Amino acid sequence: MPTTSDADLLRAHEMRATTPRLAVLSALRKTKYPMSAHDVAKAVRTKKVDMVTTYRTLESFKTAGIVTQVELQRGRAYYELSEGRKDHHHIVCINCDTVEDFTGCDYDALVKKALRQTVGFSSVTHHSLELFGMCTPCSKK
Amino acid sequence: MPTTSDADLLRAHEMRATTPRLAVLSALRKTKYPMSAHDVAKAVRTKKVDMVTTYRTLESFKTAGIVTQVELQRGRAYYELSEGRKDHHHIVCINCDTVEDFTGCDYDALVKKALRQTVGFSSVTHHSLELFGMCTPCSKK
DNA sequence: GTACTATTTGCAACTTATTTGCAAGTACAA
DNA sequence: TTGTACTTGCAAATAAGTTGCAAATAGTAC
Repeated sequence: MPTTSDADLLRAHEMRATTPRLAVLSALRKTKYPMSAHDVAKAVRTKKVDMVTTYRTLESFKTAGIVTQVELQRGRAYYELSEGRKDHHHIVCINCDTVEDFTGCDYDALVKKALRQTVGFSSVTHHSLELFGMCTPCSKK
Repeated sequence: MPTTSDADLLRAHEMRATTPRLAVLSALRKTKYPMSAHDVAKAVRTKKVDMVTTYRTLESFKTAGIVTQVELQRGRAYYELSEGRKDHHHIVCINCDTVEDFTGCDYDALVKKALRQTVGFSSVTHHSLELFGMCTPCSKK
């Protein structure tokens, strides 16, 4: 049974399956943790993909919902594949930048609670949740 | 009964009470929603505070815990006073940038849950949680 | 009040992150 | 195979944040 290819994934979002886009997808698949635009560009450099194309590709993937933007408070945007990562969050070491994942933010209850408190909002499309702290090795120093 | 002044607040964090710092504090107090460094700089421009000083001040306030950095996925950092804002979060309109607040992320339970799932972390110092969606006026368009 | 000193500020210049305009290249429907 | 709308690459621009250093100043000691 054939798995849906990345090309099909792109076409499902009405995007052409181009070399740069497939390269960016592949890079994101290979990496376990969120990547900055710079990280992605480095990974696709061998395929001669321009930095600007990387930015544009990540932006369009974000709009399409293929990637999720992650905020790590480092002054630049990070991205990871959305696929199979609903309720997927990060805990970040403020000392050495180590990242680990966790789940269980109780999204539905949270949204319900938030919408009950606000007066001007009626729907939530996505969310962002990160914890910051010290990893065990760093806290021993 | 005298309220603790901003100057005392600064000294409590071992920082000198300088004009630029007091101006930044005052600007943050006057504004209900998170401000970018640029917003703050604009607000303190009349006091002749340099942009660089604004950046440095916000950074030192953040380190001291006086302000909290907020991520609104707009490509720059936002700040708000930490004071009396524990468990304080935002819901942001992706169309018009309206921001409203909400509380109730159940922080302690969340941290406990996250630390149970991770292998390399032992403590959490702060967190970041934002919801993104459409405000009612925008969703009617 | 005056002097002292470590801290803080302002300015200029720099680095890093991201965006824009446009001509040339390419995926894919016909 | 061709046509065309969508994409890409390059150069250049803009935006966000940082650094070095000399001048200014808050807080302490007299």
